[in-house]
Amino acid sequence: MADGDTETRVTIRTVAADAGVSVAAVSKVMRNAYGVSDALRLKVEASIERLGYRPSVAARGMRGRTFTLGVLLVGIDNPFLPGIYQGIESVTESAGYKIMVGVGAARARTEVSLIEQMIDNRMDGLILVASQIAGETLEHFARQIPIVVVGHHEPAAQGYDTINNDDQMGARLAVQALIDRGYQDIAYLTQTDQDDHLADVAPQREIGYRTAILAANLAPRILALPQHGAPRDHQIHQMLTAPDRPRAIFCWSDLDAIPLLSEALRLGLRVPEDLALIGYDNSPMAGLAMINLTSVDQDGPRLGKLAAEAVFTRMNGRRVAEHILIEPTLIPRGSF
Amino acid sequence: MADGDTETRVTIRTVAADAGVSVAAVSKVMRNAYGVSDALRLKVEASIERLGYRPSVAARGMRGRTFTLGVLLVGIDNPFLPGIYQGIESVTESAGYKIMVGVGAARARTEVSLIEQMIDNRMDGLILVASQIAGETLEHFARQIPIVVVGHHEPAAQGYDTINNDDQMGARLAVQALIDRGYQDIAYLTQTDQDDHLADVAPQREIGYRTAILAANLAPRILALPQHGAPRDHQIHQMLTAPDRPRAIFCWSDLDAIPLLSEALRLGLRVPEDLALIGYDNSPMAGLAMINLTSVDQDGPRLGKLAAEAVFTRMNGRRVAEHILIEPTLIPRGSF
DNA sequence: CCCGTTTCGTGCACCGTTCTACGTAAATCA
DNA sequence: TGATTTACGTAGAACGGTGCACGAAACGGG
Repeated sequence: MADGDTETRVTIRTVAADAGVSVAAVSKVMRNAYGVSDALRLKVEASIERLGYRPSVAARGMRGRTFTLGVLLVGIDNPFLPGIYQGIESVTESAGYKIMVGVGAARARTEVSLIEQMIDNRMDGLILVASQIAGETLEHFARQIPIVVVGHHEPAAQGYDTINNDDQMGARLAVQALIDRGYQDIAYLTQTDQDDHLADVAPQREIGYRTAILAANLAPRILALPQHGAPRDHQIHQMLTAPDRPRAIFCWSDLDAIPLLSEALRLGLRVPEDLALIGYDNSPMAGLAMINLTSVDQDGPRLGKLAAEAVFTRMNGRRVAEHILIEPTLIPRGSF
Repeated sequence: MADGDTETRVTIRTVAADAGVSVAAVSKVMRNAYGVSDALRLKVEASIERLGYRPSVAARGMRGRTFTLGVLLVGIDNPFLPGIYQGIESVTESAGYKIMVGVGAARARTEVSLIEQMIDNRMDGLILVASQIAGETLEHFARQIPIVVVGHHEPAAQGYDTINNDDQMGARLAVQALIDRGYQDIAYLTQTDQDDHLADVAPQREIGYRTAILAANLAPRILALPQHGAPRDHQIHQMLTAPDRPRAIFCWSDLDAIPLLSEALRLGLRVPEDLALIGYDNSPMAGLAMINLTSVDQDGPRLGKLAAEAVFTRMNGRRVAEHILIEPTLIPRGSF
């Protein structure tokens, strides 16, 4: 135990003593609650300033609000998260709310434990980004804390809100663009599911893909990749060297499209002459000259902003669920 | 699970009542403190299991430990963070500690407020990654909470620890590799400073660059880029189209090397025939076939692991500062 | 001038833990 | 057997806030 720090913390009592008022009065000023005269407020604020007082979030959490939002991200390496985060931040900052981030490793168990941690830390609300947690588990947690989910489709959920881009539409945009350019042999590359519910974005995009392909009287064709590790690289290699390699691939995410592109170039394939490629998320990398990947943009900042706004209205008493779908756009580049 | 939906939270009292013991007894079991018989422990653990009890971190924080570590990251978009984070996580997980992440926008003011937030939330310790906060400010906070800093050189600091790769050495490795291949006109690309102290990694790498250049009787040449925005792209363009464009550039980070590479290719420059490039951080992207960027690797996971270990020993009473420097390695690829 | 309203400030009972100090029963020793 | 140690369990005071219930002024209308 590290002690020996004589720097004792400034508490609400210190402030009260310094200002010559009661503890309750200081608390009122902090929360700008009703029944505080200007004179009192001034006195207290002066003391707060002088002593550099900051309320303990932990103590606050025991009775009132913590003024902190929990944000759960799938990981830190995902290029579409920064946009969403920034969108959330833009809202919370002006509302005087703080953010605590939890990083789930895209494993449902880790994510559940992170949600519990957020609840235990008395966050006022929660935003889950691309969580893989099942709908009913979420309903369970939603009874304990306001929850908004981004990147997970659960349009019938009662207890929490969902904010998404229209993944089916995004997929149709991509596939249609390929069809318009004359491609016929178009495959969809998805991720091999761990817990995969229909609610995840990849299956949703698959639906959009199928719709567009079938509407054009073409044959759907589904490929899949595991998330990490050596088998993944191996499968990419095999996919590209197979005799029946598709002429065009729509990838569920840039996360897979870019390694695919990399391996294609390594194999001497020309893109798009030998292989056309479209990704999803329009990550910053996609725009680089040497990548130049056509991708579907889902406007992360807007998603984040909407999510933060939703969690605030829910915290303020809204009980009926909100399910928002925004329109994605195709960003055409040289890969098709 | 026979767990019905209880509206009220399961507290330590609920468990105590259910197990027919005192509150203190339950607390002892939770913290596996001294003086608990097997019979008692079993009874309590059964109740905990049955009721699904989880202690409130907020309440815990009021007296004892929260078993939570705060990790402050510069941003989420930085490709060298995932490695460090993973290293930290590997240690905390086995120690039964949780992590809360704060995302500073590389602005010192935001970062200070995040540190305060972590203290207010009663984290048991803090790891700052690539923070831009001045040394004396850190000393101030270090008196309130154990702090370990990664990616910031402050070898004389008393109150907190620093864990770094040897940035000067990394730079020398890169520059020497360029010299060995016969390049003479080698520039260093750094970031335009906002608050820049010598403690930041970019100035450290500049020292290494200068050392190696001067040792080879060459002339140092320093270029700089702002962090974001349109002026940045413009400056990259100008840098590459200038008549006196250097023959080789050592970039302080892949973060700048990759956009530079992108623009170079867009301008029709051949790499490395017209322009040689070496970056820093060996981010995952650097290994892609179409980027293929030589880069200095600083072994993020190891840095993270060391940082977590340091914060634990400090939490357990160590008072004397530790300053660790690990050796970086050059990962040669096609860009030079 | 009296009495009902406001307005403002305070005392105090929480919130859910931890942890010290203490009581009691069982075990060990002389 | 009585004295002393050891092991186990409990009561209750913190911790740093919030917010309800209450009382004392100040106000204002009849």
